[in-house]
Amino acid sequence: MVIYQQEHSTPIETTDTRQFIFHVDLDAFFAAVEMREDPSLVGKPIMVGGDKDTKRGIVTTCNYEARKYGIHSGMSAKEAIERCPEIICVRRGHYDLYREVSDNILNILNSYTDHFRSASIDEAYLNLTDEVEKEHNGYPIPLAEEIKNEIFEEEKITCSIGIGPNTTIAKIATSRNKPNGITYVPKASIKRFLYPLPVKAISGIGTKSAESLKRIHGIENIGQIIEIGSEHEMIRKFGRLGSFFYRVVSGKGRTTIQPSSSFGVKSISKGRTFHGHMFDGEQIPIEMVLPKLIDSVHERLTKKSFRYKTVTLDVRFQDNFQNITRSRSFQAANDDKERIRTTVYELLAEINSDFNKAKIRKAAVRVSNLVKYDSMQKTITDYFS
DNA sequence: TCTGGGGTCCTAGGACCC
DNA sequence: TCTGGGGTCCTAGGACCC
Repeated sequence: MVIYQQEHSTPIETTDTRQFIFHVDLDAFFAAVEMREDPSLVGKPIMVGGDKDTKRGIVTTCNYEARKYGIHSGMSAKEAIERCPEIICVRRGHYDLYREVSDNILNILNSYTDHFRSASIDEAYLNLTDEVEKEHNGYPIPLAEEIKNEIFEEEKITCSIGIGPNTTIAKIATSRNKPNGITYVPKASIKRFLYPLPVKAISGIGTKSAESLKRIHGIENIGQIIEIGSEHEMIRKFGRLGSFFYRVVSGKGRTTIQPSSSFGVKSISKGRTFHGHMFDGEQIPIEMVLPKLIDSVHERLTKKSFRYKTVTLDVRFQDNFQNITRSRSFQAANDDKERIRTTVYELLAEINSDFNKAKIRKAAVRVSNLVKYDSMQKTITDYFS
């Protein structure tokens, strides 16, 4: 069974004391920032990402006006435009501004507790158990309102908040009441809340795992998992995933929110998709694009004062969408751009010979196995002392 | 759903070491 | 020449997330 569940990698806290985990999700974030900057967009359907002229690309984010037409993130720009011809496309989003607004909001959230972790540019988890118990008599809604109000006062951005006994339930709760909503799932309501939801509502259960659960076990909604009952039975049926299911539905599960450290970033990559017209006979444009990708990766690498040990070239073929990756690791970490360049071209040569120069749709350069400059210095110092 | 870009994490096989 | 078990690193592929 192809089931992937990242929650297993971290220790799961098994405390029985009541926990209040908040999940904060900014509503249609990129679109919301665009509307804040240009109020003439308010009330009109807009999407960030995608090109209205060529109808290429996909919708990265769209506002709630656009969602009335059934448009959602991930949808092809072509379909979005067909559904709503008057939609306004912000083709090149203002990503630096999104990052800045996000940082401001994450700082606000962090001021409520150190048990805080940003999960992405528009999402964060907080464990506010102490605050709710000591300052709010065990009732979390007013604190959620306070957080929402402060974010809106400071940044004019709305968010939705889900509150539950663990991170998984808090995140599902957020999604049930958007935009601008608060959803609280006390432990006693877990079953009633989760029962009718499809298994895909659980973050980490994607299309493939949902298909496997249906095909092998005939399971489509979370209620059917709950019915299995004991932890022992769940583990027998689903292996390690069973233990995760049991903890989620029994209100245990992960409640520890570890702050993401500055070493959090594991890899830096830059990719580019080529479109049909760029292919000209045997002329593969990839050689023309690779230097730009390498420059971009190297620039961010040095800006963050990282050094790398591994260089990877990812390639997606045009005809079958097959993804291929080739990588090479080095013993010593450094930030040499020339080493990235020569390695990338060696890897490209390997791919070309392995796959008979199949036409490439997408290429991405990645460095990983990152080492922070100062921690590397420490290692060297340790070595000689 | 005919498809962007930037990520994380997991797995499995093989090399290599003790 | 055949034989363990355990650990770690590397590589490639894949699922999943926003």
